[in-house]
Amino acid sequence: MTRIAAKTPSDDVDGDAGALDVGRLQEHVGYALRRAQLAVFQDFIQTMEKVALRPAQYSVLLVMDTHPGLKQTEIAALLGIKRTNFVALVDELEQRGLAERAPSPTDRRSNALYLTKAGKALLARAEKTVTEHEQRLIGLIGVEGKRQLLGLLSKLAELG
Amino acid sequence: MTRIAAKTPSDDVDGDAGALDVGRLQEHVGYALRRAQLAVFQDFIQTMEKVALRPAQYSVLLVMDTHPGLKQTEIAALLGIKRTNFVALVDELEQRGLAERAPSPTDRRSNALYLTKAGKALLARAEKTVTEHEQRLIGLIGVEGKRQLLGLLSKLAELG
DNA sequence: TATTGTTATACTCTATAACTATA
DNA sequence: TATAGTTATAGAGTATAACAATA
Repeated sequence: MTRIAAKTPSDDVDGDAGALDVGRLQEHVGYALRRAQLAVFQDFIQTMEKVALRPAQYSVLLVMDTHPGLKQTEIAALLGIKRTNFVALVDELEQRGLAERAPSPTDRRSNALYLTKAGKALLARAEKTVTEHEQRLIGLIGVEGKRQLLGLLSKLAELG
Repeated sequence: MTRIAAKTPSDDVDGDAGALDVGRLQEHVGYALRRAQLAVFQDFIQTMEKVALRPAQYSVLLVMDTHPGLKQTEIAALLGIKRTNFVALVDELEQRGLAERAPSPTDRRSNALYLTKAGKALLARAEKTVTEHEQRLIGLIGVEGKRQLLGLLSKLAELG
């Protein structure tokens, strides 16, 4: 029944929604999380085009740097990636010469994963541009805001 | 080089990662957002199984209730859904008798969308269970935490 | 010409089943 | 028997191109 206020005339692209609001959805944590995650990832992905790394690839390189020699399954589990989907991901990193599968000395079934020299170099470049990305976020919410946010998000992540 | 502390013996499922940490990834807002969003959505989806609604369907019903008579394109844009992907979504809601496409009196190209009586009833049930879900989240971060979180997330969403 | 709804299509992520070689 | 890596496959979600009807 209630007719809505106005519709902006410049309604060209799909992304714009004019003066309309999403109503009670605004109070839902899940909805706010999704919108923020979309915006932040979009900026992150754009940032990482410079080094041609997708978010998952970047996270894998970083973990390989932090924990050299882990098995595929261990890294996959650590990042919440199914080990079946992890295969192609490692394939690509290996084909690009960024990482390598080495035979595990203790278990001939498993691959120990290591960064190559090129992988370490690219990761260093990647982390530098990621810092710029994080600085943009801090520009929006402040250093204290980021600290608060990380605390709140880690508590929510305990739900899983 | 650095050998890692220990691997939990009970390493049954993919989801567990033992005592390992993700290193510098921990400080990335995008990573924290993704993990929290995954956990919260998982709880939300499970909650909504009772009314057989996926997140997108729920958000559409809610917007249709807040703004009755909007065109398909308007609702799609408001929720960041491509209008081409919105067609099947509305199809399903209509086939389930929850929503209806009415001819717009002013523009014969467009459909005005309305909730049916059944749609309003299901939405009411859905919102009640969503309240329980939100209460679980508040149990983790508190009312004040939720208020802070929504403020921070809406600032980050401005990036898009 | 531009817009609304639509179909067809493709690409990424994610999820499950089943195989092999090792343990 | 169980686990590590692998393949094949299927399902969501999301993206673009093109068309008919209407503006």
